Amino acid sequence: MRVSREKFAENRERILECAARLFREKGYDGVGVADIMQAAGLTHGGFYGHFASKDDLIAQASRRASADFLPAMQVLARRSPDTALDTIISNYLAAKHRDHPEVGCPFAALGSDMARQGDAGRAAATTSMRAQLDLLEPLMPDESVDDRRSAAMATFATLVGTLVLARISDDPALSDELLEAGRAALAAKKA
Amino acid sequence: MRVSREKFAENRERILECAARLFREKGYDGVGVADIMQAAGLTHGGFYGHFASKDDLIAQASRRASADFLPAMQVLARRSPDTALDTIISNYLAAKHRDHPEVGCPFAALGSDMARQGDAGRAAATTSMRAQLDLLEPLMPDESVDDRRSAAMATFATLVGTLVLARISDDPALSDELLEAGRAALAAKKA
DNA sequence: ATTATCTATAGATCTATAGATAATGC
DNA sequence: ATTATCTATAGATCTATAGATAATGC
Repeated sequence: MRVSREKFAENRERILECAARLFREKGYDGVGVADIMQAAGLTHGGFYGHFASKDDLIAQASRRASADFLPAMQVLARRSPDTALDTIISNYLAAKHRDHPEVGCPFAALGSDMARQGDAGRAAATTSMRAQLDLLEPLMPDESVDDRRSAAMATFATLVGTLVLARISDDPALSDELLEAGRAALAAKKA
Repeated sequence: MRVSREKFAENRERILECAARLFREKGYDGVGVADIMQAAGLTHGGFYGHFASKDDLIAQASRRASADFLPAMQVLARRSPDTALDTIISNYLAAKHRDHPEVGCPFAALGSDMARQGDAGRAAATTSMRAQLDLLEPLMPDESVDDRRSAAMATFATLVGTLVLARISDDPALSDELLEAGRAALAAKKA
């Protein structure tokens, strides 16, 4: 059965949202096209009317995951300009974020997989990374723009690396320790 | 044809080494049992005489990858006790390491994949992570053991996160900038 | 006689496509 | 008439196993 043009656009959005969520939860190779379409309430044959291939979806879902995650960071940054950086750090390095990769930072959830993607996927990820760094840069305490940019990169790397390690640990105590160590290191740098 | 008991042990070692290398290069799902056996010069049917399953191999290859990578770090740490930490940082955050994940740090190459592994894989990865942190802890400049442990965790997280981001970037200039920012942040912390 | 490896294949899964179906929109 | 979705399937790939083969080691 055919649906209206409006419904078609809605379906496409739902496929993207399900993909962005499932990829972060199970990895690019851990989810099939059929799984994503089923999550979106469609049959898998219809997928190719919306996307050229799974790789095409991966690139677009990367953008979508960042488009969902970045605004959450931005809201935190704007709510309280003075303590914006601290708020972002404590929310990023929180047990809640660690335990819900499916709605969290795509770089922590898929970082090492992104590095192995093809051209389209890498390009989409790089654009998202730049957007994330642009968000952090003005929050850095350093005086020169160059120093702030460098500090934003190191800060983001520490956030991503800490969350990845905290998710690997099967010992909850070590995992909590890692989050705490990340928060302490990033707070100390400011002072 | 059958081989001697000695040759059997040699073959097992070679399978592990090929797996540890290929997994870091292409990810756990990017390499099949047949690919690994072919790289080891064997047919894929013989695999199950050496390992119970691919998951079993993944756990053991994780250990092997760390067992190959850790000594390299240890050599650097011992060669020059005074500048051990700086040497490790500059070698870890080097273009050479970024461009050769197949022989590099398993956490940077497979971090987000490890977080999605089953019990055996997570346990093996956690043990390796503890070994890595134990190596870094005594090199930290802090006075108390607790502070050094916390600093070692944050340092390792920054190393891993920086290398992951540097490998994602399809812009070589941004990738180099990320490595430089990581080195600068970790050097500054010591001072 | 034992056993490490090889050949061949079962069974499952996954991407992608072809053709049918049925609702939209001119 | 057009087109979004569905049904069905081709073709490829992957894990795991069964049985054959051939060299080891008692």
